[in-house]
Amino acid sequence: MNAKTTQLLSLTPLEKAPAQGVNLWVYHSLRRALMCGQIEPGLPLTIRGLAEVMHVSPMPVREALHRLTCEGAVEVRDNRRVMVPQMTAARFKELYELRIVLETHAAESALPYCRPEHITELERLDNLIDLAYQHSDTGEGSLANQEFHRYLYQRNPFQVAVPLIESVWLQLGPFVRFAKNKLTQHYRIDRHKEALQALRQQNAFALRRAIEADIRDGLASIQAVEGIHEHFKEQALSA
Amino acid sequence: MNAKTTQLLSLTPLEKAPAQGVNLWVYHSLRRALMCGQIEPGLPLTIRGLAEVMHVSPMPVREALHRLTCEGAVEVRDNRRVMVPQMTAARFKELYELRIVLETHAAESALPYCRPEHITELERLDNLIDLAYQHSDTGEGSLANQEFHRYLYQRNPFQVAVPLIESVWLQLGPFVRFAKNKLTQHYRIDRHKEALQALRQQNAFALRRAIEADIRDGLASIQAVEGIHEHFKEQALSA
DNA sequence: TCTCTAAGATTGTGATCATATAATGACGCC
DNA sequence: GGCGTCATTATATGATCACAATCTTAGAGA
Repeated sequence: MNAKTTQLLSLTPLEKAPAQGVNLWVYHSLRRALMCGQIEPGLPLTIRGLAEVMHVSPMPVREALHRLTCEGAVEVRDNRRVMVPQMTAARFKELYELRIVLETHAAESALPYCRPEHITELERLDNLIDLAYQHSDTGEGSLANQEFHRYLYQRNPFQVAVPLIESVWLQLGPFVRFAKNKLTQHYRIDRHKEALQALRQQNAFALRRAIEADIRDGLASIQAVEGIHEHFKEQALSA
Repeated sequence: MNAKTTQLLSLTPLEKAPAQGVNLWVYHSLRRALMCGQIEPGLPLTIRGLAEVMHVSPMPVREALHRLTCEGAVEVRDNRRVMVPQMTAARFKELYELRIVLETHAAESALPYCRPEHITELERLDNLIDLAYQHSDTGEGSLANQEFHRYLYQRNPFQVAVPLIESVWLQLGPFVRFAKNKLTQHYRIDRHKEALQALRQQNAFALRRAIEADIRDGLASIQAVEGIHEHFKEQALSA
């Protein structure tokens, strides 16, 4: 109807609806797009625009955007426009430090619950990561990597940190578009193997070290991209 | 209209509307009620019921409940009923450990940004806590305590952990109804004073110790309540 | 040609309506 | 008398509408 509603946001590779409600379908679609860095920061997201692109009524989009807002995935500018937050070097650093703090804790608290069959499953997930990266699909690789970590942390049946960790992953989503495949592959000297070894030995300290190293490797693979800093908005914008 | 809609949930001390939208007013009202443990876990919360109690249309309530859901404050049972999660000892322990991990990190990352005037403000907030507890208002005291912590962590202008910390506070809300005033006062040998001293000296290690001790004190003040474990639902429920 | 103002367009919010689904209770059958 | 099935009810979800706030843009005046 409107010229602007058919925005530059055709970047929405619609996923299947798991017969679970339009609400969740929209939410998961947007979430995945954000996780894979498919939505450019600064691009204004409108309820009606997204509704038109996804061929649904504005209501499910409204709820999905609200949910993403309170998860920190998108940000409300002024009180009108919703957009993916601009990237700043400082924010990037804080988010990665938060990842380390949260995930080493989650890993350690999951350690006592790890049974051999769980380690077998983790090995399978680790292989899937390699597979995804060999297909040179950065987004898929990142998602597969997250599944490995999530499965590990969720061994603790009383886990309460996973939703928070996912929130941090979500906020880091816009950065993955800069993770180069080759670098990532090169730097992935398989800290996961170290983690699995630590799990087998029930060695909490080694597990923490492996998880932290794994996260720092991912960090390095992004920072190593030449000219990365040109993609960061200077924080003077909002000041 | 319905007999059940006028539920046992008259426990909603409506707060003022800051002329900021009915949406946020409902959200903050519910949030505050949860923070102060004024909503009994297990009590079914319905959109229409809350809407009738608060004299608003169901729409703002729907959005507020969704938001609280994704913050972990309430839980969707089956796919119909929404309720405050039952308390279990394991969950309680996990949440407090998460508090320690997150807040010691947040405090340390805020340390370099702390200026003398900020410390003055923190002293003022600390006095407010004493004041609230002298009025023997556990809920208000807890909120005042949170303001102290939040103000400290937000000294870091790039802080990204505060929303996560608030989510944990929210999930701990149902427990504060068990924090006894006298115990709390007694145990509050003012770890905050230690924290302030560490801030003045820019001593990161001491700051972490003070924050962790402060949190553990609050934990102890709850666990010291005799018969507390009778209030925990056994986790066999959902198994 | 620049600027200020006003009107139109755009968009988020809240309300009302329609529909699908789960819970509850009643009736009938075994 | 107990259990299974069906109907009624209650509730969440999704759509559409109405309104208010904001942004954009065009036009007029200096």
